[in-house]
Amino acid sequence: MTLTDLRYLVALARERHFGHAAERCNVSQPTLSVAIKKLEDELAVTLFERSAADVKITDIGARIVAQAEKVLLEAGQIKELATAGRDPLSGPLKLGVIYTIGPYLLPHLIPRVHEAAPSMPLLIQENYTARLAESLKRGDLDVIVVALPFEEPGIVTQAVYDEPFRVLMPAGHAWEKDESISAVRLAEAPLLLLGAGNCFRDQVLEVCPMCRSGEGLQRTLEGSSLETIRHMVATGAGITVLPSSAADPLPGGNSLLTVRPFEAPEPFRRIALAWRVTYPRSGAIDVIRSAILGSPLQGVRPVTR
Amino acid sequence: MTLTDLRYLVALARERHFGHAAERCNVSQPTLSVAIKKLEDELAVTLFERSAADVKITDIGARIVAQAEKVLLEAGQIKELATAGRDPLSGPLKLGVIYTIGPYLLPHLIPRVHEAAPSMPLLIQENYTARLAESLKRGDLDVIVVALPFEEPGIVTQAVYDEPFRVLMPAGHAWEKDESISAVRLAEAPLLLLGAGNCFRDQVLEVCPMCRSGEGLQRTLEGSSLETIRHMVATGAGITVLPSSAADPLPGGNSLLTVRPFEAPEPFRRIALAWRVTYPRSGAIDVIRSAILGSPLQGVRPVTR
DNA sequence: GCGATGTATAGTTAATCTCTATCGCAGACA
DNA sequence: TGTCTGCGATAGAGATTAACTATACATCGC
Repeated sequence: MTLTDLRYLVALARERHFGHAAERCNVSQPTLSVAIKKLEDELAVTLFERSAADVKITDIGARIVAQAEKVLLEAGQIKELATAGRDPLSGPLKLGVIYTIGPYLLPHLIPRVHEAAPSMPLLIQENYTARLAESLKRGDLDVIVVALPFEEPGIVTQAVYDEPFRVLMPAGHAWEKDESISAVRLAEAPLLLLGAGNCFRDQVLEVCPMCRSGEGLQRTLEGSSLETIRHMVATGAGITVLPSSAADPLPGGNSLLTVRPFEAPEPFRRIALAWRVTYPRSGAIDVIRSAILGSPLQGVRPVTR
Repeated sequence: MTLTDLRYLVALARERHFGHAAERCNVSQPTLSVAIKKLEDELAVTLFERSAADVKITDIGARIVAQAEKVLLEAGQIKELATAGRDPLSGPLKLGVIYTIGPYLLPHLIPRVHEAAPSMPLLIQENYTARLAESLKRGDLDVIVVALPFEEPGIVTQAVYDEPFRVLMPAGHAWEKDESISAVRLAEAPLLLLGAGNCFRDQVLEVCPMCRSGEGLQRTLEGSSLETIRHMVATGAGITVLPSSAADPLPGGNSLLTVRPFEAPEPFRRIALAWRVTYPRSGAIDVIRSAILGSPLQGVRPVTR
């Protein structure tokens, strides 16, 4: 019993004439004749009474035809589902973002994605890189926004933008007079750092090797966020390093804080999209990338492919 | 897209492993692999993300699998319908009976058929032979009980029983003294006859050729029934001829009437079953025949095949 | 009985399904 | 870093099935 057989069956039930039904199915009369016979043999019931005058459907035949129509209808739904699902911009996209990007990117990203792909709602999760990577590999996430380097088997990445680091200090700090800050000086001040697991913590420590070895005055705030640290800097608890997208929007609205760039070579982080190499909705990823690049993130430089 | 493809699809969705899914479907792994790929090509969507680690279903894939399960379920219903419908004694049987048999046969027939085939309800229609024949050919009836001769293209008949004719007269009638009546004498009495269209009318007229030619005293009662005629005989309006099944049960309960057989050769009618030669439920017909022969019809003689 | 109509069958060709064998990729491990 | 292993994809052959054309067969109406 195949779907084709059922189509023949339904056609014959409608036409009550082998020749006409065959024509409607674009096959020859013997084809239809044989198919119906095969069906009858397989089901071991007589579906039609054939006679020279006409073709009559049996009671059981009528019931089976009704069921066959239901089957064909449901099968047709598969094609419709496929057609609807063919658009990579249709259906929800599960997006992961690291903690140190989410608050600054998402408010811009979400409306832009919604505009570019109205039928692609975003399901967003913020987390540490490691957790995002795990979810991505499991299939719980489709695309993630992380800082490079990011190497995982079966995962491909695409750099989107570079983001320079900034030094954040309380207004009136001694370094305020300097146009830019040298990285080595970070060890001289009480440096507030995110807790372990945040990739940005590691990147900052890389900028200041002495801090990593514990020779500086740095202080780790476990379970904290860049926003918390910023508030602590404002109260004079120390200085910190922020990515430009988090640091640059501030001065206009916060006179308690001063932002300074690093001396060249300016330290920066490279932000990328990552997805499973097998992920089929590449169009959706393109939309995300465009939306990110279209977002007004302060100080960032797009990475041309 | 075939039902087999959908079975493979569902199996793979369950197993998430081409090899295991193939095993469960009793096919080789390449078979399943190719079938899934074919489905994906046909639907133009990616149903699964394959990687060395595992097989992940896509969102659209999951929706299509759910739909495929529905299709397979409905398709399975077809087999169940067929199994249920395979029994010829299952499902209603549309039975037609001529007017001059129905009242005497059906009260016996119905309970017997119900006992022999409890899941075969009878849908009964009483009518003239011509109307029954028409309905039978149209498919509105499955089997009819008629008197022979009955010849119709595409229709086969099977004689069931012979039924002798009787003369019915009012009690005290001059012929009451005779053991049996000669057919020729029917023209001498006011003979009450059914209206045109009743085959029994014609059969009676055949017994008495003089009546047919209008030389007798016969009187036709259009739109009447044997029962009406019997009551008229009881009131002395004339005599009549009845089939034994209608005539013989009477005397015990009706002292106003007298029944006499004909002289040999006794005129009789042959009652038969008729059905379309293409009608598949021969088992149902056998049940009807047996039930008729098992009915206590007075005076009838079974016709051995 | 014969022609017209309509279904079933025969025989052939083409498509397809399924198989075995093997490739190629990616992750795991030493 | 090279090798091993598990697993899906691919190639090619063989078998099955589905379709066609031609024709046989059955029935009905004239």
